[in-house]
Amino acid sequence: MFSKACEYGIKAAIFIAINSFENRRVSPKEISEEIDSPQAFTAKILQALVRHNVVKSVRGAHGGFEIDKDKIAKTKLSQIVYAIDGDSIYKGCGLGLHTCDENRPCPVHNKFKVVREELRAMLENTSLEQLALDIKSGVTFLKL
Amino acid sequence: MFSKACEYGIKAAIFIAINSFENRRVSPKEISEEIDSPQAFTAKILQALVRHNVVKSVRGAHGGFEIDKDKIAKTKLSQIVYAIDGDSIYKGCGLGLHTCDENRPCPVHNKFKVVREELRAMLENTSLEQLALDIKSGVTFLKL
DNA sequence: TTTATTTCGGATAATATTATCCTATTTGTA
DNA sequence: TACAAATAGGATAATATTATCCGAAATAAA
Repeated sequence: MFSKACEYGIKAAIFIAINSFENRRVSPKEISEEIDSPQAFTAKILQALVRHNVVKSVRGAHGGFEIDKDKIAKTKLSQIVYAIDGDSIYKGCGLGLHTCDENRPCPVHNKFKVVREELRAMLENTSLEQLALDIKSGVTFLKL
Repeated sequence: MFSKACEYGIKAAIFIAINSFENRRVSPKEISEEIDSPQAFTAKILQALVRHNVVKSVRGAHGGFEIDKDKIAKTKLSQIVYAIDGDSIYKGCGLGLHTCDENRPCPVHNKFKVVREELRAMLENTSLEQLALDIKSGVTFLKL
C-alpha cells in the first residue's frame, strides 16, 4: 500500500511525537533502532519530513528531531504520507490511465473511488497524537 | 495502489474478455496496442494469468488468448490481482511490521482494516463481465 | 576559538520492478 | 513433412526504489 520510505516515515514521526511529549529530542540512530529501519535511509526520510515542516530538526550538540507539542495533535497521517509519497495515493488512475475522470472514467474508476475516499478520510482524520497515545498506553506497537 | 504489472494485467484481461464475447482470440501485440502497454512485458504478465488459470492461451497458428465465455462472469478482479501481485494487498501490515494482528496491532492496524476490507470487497465483487460490458456500452474506457 | 556532536546533502551501491530481445516449442495448414 | 504463425521462457537491460557511506555545515560547550 505504502512505500517502505513512507512506512518508516510514519513510524519515525510517531516515535518522535512520543518523545516530544517528554521534551526529548531523538537522533536518527535512536529512531531507526526503535522502529527497526536502516539508519541512513531513515535519516533521508527525516530530511523530507523536515523540509515539509512535519518535524523540526535541531543541528549540533544536543540536537535531534522533535515536534512542537501543540503541533502533534494537529498533524495528520495524510501530511506525513504526502511529504514522502506525494499525492499519488489520492490522485492518479487506478489503472494508470493518463486521462481518467468522471467524464472519461477507466473501467475501475467508480469502484475505486469508494476505496480511495475511505483511505483519504482515514489518513486525514488520524492524528499523530492519537497514534502516539495508543503506543504509550500499550494498545498498539511500533516493533516486531 | 497496484503495480504496473497488475494494471496491465487487469486491462489485458478486460480486453480479452471483450473479444472472447465475440469468439475472437487476441495476441499480445493486439492487446498491448489496445491497452497501451509494452508488448513483451505484457506477454509475461499474460503468462502469469495463464498459469493461474485466469485466461486460456492457444499456441500455434490461429492461436492467441481467450477466456471461456461462461467464465467471464465468474472471474473476479481479485483473481487477476492475486495472480500478479499475490495477496500482499490483503495480507501484510500497513507499516511493514513482521508481526501485526489483533493481539499485537501496529499503530494503524485498526484504521487500515476498514480500508483494506473495503478494497477486498470491491475486488471480490467486481467481475470481468461487468467491466467488459461497461467498455462495450461506452460507459468506461481502456485507453488515454 | 577550538572541539565534540549532530543534522544535511551529495555520491554511490544493492535490490526490485519494469521492459526488451531472442530462441524454443507448439500447432494449424499447405 | 515442411512451413508459417503463435505463445513460452530464458537472458539481459533500463529504471526506480531502497540502502549505505562520507564529508560539509551548524551548534553547543569547554
